[in-house]
Amino acid sequence: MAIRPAEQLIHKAAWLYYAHGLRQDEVATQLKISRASVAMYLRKARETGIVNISTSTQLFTDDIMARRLEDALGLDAVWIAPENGYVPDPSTEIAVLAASVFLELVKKGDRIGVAWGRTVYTIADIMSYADLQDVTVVQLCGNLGAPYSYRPDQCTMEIARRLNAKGLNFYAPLVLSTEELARALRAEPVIREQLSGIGDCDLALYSVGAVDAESHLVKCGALTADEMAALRRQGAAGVIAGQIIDADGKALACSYNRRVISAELASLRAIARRLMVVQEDSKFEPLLAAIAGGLCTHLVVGASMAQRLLEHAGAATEKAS
Amino acid sequence: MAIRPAEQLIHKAAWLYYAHGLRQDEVATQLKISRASVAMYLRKARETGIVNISTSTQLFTDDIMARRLEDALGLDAVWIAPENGYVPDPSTEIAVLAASVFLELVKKGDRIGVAWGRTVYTIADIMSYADLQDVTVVQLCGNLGAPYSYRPDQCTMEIARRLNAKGLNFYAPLVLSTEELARALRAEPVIREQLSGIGDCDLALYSVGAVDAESHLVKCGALTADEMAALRRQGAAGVIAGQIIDADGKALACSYNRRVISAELASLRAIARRLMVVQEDSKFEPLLAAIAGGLCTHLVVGASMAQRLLEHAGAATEKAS
DNA sequence: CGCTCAATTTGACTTTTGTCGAGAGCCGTG
DNA sequence: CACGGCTCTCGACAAAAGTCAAATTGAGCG
Repeated sequence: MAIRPAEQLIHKAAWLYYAHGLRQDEVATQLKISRASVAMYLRKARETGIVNISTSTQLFTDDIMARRLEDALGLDAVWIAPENGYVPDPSTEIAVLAASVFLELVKKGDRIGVAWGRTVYTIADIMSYADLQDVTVVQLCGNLGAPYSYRPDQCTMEIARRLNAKGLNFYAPLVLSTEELARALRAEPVIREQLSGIGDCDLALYSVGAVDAESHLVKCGALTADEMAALRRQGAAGVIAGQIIDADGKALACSYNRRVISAELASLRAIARRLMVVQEDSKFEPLLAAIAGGLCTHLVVGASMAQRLLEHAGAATEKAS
Repeated sequence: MAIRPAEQLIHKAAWLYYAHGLRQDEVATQLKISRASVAMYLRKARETGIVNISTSTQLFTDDIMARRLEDALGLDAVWIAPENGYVPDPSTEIAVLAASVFLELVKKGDRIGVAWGRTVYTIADIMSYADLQDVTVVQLCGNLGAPYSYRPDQCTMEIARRLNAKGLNFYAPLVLSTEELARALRAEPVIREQLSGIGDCDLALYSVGAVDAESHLVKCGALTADEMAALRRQGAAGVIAGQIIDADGKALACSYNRRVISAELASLRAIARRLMVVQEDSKFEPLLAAIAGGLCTHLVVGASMAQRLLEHAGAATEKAS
């Protein structure tokens, strides 16, 4: 991993500018290049993670509602993205926040499990670059051969690329047509190793999917809308890493789940920090299910979702007392 | 630790500017304040660690000499500050580098031991601010009531302040007049707790002192120049956290050491990451002693010192073979 | 050896940011 | 309640950074 001569200059420019606080023209003089080049090198330095600029996300955890949610739901930390806000584009706010939170939670040497979905891909897409060479990003579930840009392997790879980390992908269909084949494939060394390595992760990033016709599982052809509706009647409450969970956050006993190649929920729960990000308000029930199942320790949601969760929790404790 | 209303604005401005990439005038519009105020808030955000800008120090580890030194000395990582350099002020370069390396090595939740000396204080002084609330900085050794600005408690506190961390000081003289009193004081609960907590640190920061009349121990009156010279004849090779070590990096068996209130060398060695920073070329022998005693795992030195260390190591292995 | 093509570098221009002193608001005090 | 002293805020100017098209370099190739 020796530095290439071109990168050498980027490093030097970044060092003089950011660590020593020289002006761009001073850097230019020192390095005997033009100031315009310095400006360009500095941009590259920021883009490649040689220079890291991070903003504290305290603003969003350090808030009464967030604190109450933590207590009510028994989570380690909750971040609430304001929606009324002073933010120009509220729709990306959750993703921007989630990306910052994610980077704040990553430690050197971590092994990170990443699932798949529009939310995760959006986060990957706006995440800033970092220099975390000893980090490994592993894919949590199999692929669906759909024309979407947010395939599991893409999410994993994109995040790995942004962090300058190693990406560990595996190529298997998310869901197979028979349980037998799924079992056989899971027993394959390449796949088995990947799946068994998931419990060793230090951090997980995922969202939760809804059980409806809009689900990626339907859109990508893993299930038909009718099958989805049937599962719903059987008690399906949400989708996590490609698997169907019931209202208690347990894997639903159904043929589909048995045909899936993905991280077992027990492995996910074995991961110390589980960051769940939910963008859509419509995912209230799926989120409740995921929380009930202990599938998240850290949560990023919007203000209205936070409100609903809090009301729900309040009602629950009231009923109990 | 609720955010005060004034800080609220700083956070918001920083978030919009750094996380969302808005321009200052856009931020000003959103927050309904003037752009000048935004600029001021952003400066405060940087100064208080709400926003963190860090530069990779790869440039200085990723270098043939640094790699060879790591191998030769069996260290985890070595950083070499160039002296010929493109840097405007070479004298602060080592400290700037050390501060960056230090910040790179700190993890959330760490307990950090800090010793004392001009080098450490210089590092503290130029270190940028960070937002590490769950970090604790503990003082490794007792105080000397000297009029210097780099008293142990000052070094500890300043670093704690910069990191927004908790500082854990203890107030005892570094050295007492009798061994008996030192023993009694070490047995005091306040002191004992502090000293026994040192082994639990995750990271240590210190330099090494020379055994000569220029030593702080002499300047601060802990020892006279004559006593120092005598210790030198007895085999003293360096000073670490206020204690005298011999050429093997072991605590020298002398009255002075028995009268000192400081971290035991064994406790220091129990710390996983031990960052040693040496600025002066004259500290070659003390540094060799410290390395021999396994008192550092991570090392920051200047190029000429690195050169000498490498030559020394080369000569040693040659003689061995 | 000279040509092309792509990547890099630069100077000149525009936009964005930093700064400073003036003024406004705010408190405790006499 | 008027008065200093204090901090906070703003407008205007100066300084610094970003950008872009043109120029230069350098590598690959016929």
